[in-house]
Amino acid sequence: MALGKRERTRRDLLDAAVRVFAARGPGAAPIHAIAAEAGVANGTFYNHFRSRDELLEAVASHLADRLSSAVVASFGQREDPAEFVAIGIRVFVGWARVDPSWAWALLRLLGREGGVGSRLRENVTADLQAGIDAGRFQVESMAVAQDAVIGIAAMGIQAILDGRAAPDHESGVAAAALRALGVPPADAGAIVCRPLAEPGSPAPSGSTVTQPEPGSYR
Amino acid sequence: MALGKRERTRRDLLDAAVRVFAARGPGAAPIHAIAAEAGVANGTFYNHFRSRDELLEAVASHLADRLSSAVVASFGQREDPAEFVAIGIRVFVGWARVDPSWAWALLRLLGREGGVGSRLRENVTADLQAGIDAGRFQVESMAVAQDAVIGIAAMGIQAILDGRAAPDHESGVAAAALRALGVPPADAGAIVCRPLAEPGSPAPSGSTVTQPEPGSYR
Amino acid sequence: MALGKRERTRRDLLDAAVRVFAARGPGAAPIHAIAAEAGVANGTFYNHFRSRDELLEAVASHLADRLSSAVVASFGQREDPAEFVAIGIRVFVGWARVDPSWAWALLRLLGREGGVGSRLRENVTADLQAGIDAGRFQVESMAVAQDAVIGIAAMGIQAILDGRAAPDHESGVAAAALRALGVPPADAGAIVCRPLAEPGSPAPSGSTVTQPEPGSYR
Amino acid sequence: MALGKRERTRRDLLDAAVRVFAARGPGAAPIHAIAAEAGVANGTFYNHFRSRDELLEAVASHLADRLSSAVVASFGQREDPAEFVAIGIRVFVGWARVDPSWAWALLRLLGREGGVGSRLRENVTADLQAGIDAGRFQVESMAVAQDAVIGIAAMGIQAILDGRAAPDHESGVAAAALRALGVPPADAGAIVCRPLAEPGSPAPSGSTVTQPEPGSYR
DNA sequence: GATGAATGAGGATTCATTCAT
DNA sequence: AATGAATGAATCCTCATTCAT
Repeated sequence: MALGKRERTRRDLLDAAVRVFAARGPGAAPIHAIAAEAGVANGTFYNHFRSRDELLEAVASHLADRLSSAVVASFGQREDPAEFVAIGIRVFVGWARVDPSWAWALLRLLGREGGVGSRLRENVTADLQAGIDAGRFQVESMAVAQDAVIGIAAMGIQAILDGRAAPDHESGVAAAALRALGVPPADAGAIVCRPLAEPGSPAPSGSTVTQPEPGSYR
Repeated sequence: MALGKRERTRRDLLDAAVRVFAARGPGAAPIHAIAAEAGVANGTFYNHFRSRDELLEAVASHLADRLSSAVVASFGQREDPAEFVAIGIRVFVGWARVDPSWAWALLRLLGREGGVGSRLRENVTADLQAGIDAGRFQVESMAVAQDAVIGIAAMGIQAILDGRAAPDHESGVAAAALRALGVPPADAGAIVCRPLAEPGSPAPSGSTVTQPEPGSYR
Repeated sequence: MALGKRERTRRDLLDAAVRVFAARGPGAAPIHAIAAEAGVANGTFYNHFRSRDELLEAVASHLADRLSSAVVASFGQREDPAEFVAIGIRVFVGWARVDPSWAWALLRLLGREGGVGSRLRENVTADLQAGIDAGRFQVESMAVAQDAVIGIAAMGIQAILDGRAAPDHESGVAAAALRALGVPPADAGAIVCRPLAEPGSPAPSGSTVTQPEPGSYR
Repeated sequence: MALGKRERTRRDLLDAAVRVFAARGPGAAPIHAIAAEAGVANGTFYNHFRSRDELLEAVASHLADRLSSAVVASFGQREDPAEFVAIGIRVFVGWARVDPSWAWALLRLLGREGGVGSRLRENVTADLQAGIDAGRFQVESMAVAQDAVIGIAAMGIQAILDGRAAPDHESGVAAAALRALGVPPADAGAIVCRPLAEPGSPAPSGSTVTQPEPGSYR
């Protein structure tokens, strides 16, 4: 599947943006740094994105898409909504080990207005609703359920990136989320131990970006 | 407790910074905007803070201090660690209604390197440890417990700020956090219904800052 | 008279340039806008013009040529130099109604260093000299005569483009120019009332270019 | 009359802008060139003008004001509207010799949308109307009268700047304008010979700006 | 201390031009 | 000839910081 030159460059820029966002945060990622990381000239960026903001959106979409397909790929044939949610969280959080750049970028984008937060919420809502309808989840409201799942998962990723996490952190985090949804602790513990389907290889992107010096601007 | 003029100006600047951070994010808060919001001249800022970064740190401390004292003030005389945690979350999250500026600023700062995140984790650790030791909490690890409590609380605040939250959202969120910690759902539901001690009035800061236009830079 | 494909594309680019100059001024007419208006790709431009400056010159020539031939076509068989000048001005100024794009482009180019101004001066000089030699014009100097004719005509076009002009503005303007040249007011009034020969249709160029926003750069 | 530092710098920038506009045209005057000509840093410009466009407007006003007061200062005690107009033109056009920078800037600004053109028209209208009412001027319309006066004057300035003008060019031009307005040639000739009142010294601004190389940017 | 003008490095964006296809 | 992606210099503008008053 050879990409056209144009598509290829766009993809390079997107990947570079993810790496730079991860290393320095989206607020401190000058266009020229992204272009350099992608190995193209400054102006080339603007052949592909109308502005900085358009890039942010594109990265968010890109991120969400990759994540969704990875999660979906791991689903296999299951029936229990709790299992769906558990798998989603495990894959989602575990990815932080496989590709820290993407995880950093995701977290950094999560704090912003734009779409990542709401896309995540959308993606998770159907499964939560199914679980509530089936009586599997007992929560005060959909909003509380969303907050629990997304909040725990996000902090779980953070913990892995910070190096505070045990090797099976994603399982613990998934279990905590299930408990928060009202699944009995014993069930939760059992569910998060089942093996995952093998996902496709997620093409980790090697970064050449250096971490910012502590006192750096913004 | 009359502050000296110097202290007073410093305080004005901190308050102003919180309002501007809340409105536009710390990345898009120029010094001159903060000085203007505080009603002082541009250069005055540098009589009180050595640099922009020093201000960020000071704001983070300020934020964490106010939050801690508010939470502590609400504790009263309780014994159950679960109740401590529940109260902390309810006060913490509920504050987003009382003073959205502070809440926004807190969330915005939470996504950054600096200390807010770790200070928060420090503050909850003792209570969590007590609960674990007492057998009240059943969690895979301290890291998981921290992630659950802080992640759920942060998203709960976000939900309130986004207007997605029901009037008793903080209770639901607190209950979810307790369940995540392994507290039986029935207990969790009961604990989060107990009344809070009356906290001192937290001096809501009236903002004159306008929200940034949607597509604005950063 | 079928043009070769090459000539045809060049002509398309010239026409497009006139339209874009008219809409936005030559200073704010990027090559890519001209190419787009002409319906060709960016790089095609450079198969026909060595540089942006070469285009400016070509447009100026093009403009002056079309104008001259239109004016000449309206002369018919006259003898009085005053009549020549009057016809020239009337056709010249009246053209602003028929094809405002060309008129705008002309005025915009008139303010620049390049050749349009001097070509215009050359074109009128012969007629003015004939009138002076014949004693029909009484002016202080050739320079004054040129200034009067070209200055009045240019402002007359501007007035039409601005919508400040009455339907017979070109006649009034021509009469004023004749008076400035020393032709008695009664003669001037009579001369500018004589009918013009029918000029060939000047191929009005329909523009798809949008006017620039008021505060736009340049 | 010591100006405050702020006013002083603003004035410096305005003067510098006039010189740079004169030398290279307003379209080819980068902010940094203006700042450098004014002897201040790049950013200082923006302490005084919000944008490039704001500067253009300010220069136009500045120009129009200086011109108006110079013209008014030369009026002395006259009664004939024709004399008013003649004096105005002579001073206006003659100024191109005294201060070519300002004249260039004026012409360059005249071709643009903004206010100089209309301000000029406004300034001249009252005198023209008086002349028409008094039966001194016989013109087809006010628009024609305005076009004649302003068009001839502008081209007269151009001629002086181009070095095409005789030493008494402004008188010839003024006479032509009067004739265009319907004043008998003999009267016109007489009127433009009367001496002017002595205007205040117009502070010629010495330029250090070099003329642009022929093929220079835009 | 407070002030606010000045500074200048830094970052976004545009656009004429080149060149491989 | 045409295409359109890539280039990078040029330009506008912002903003943290300094400093004379």
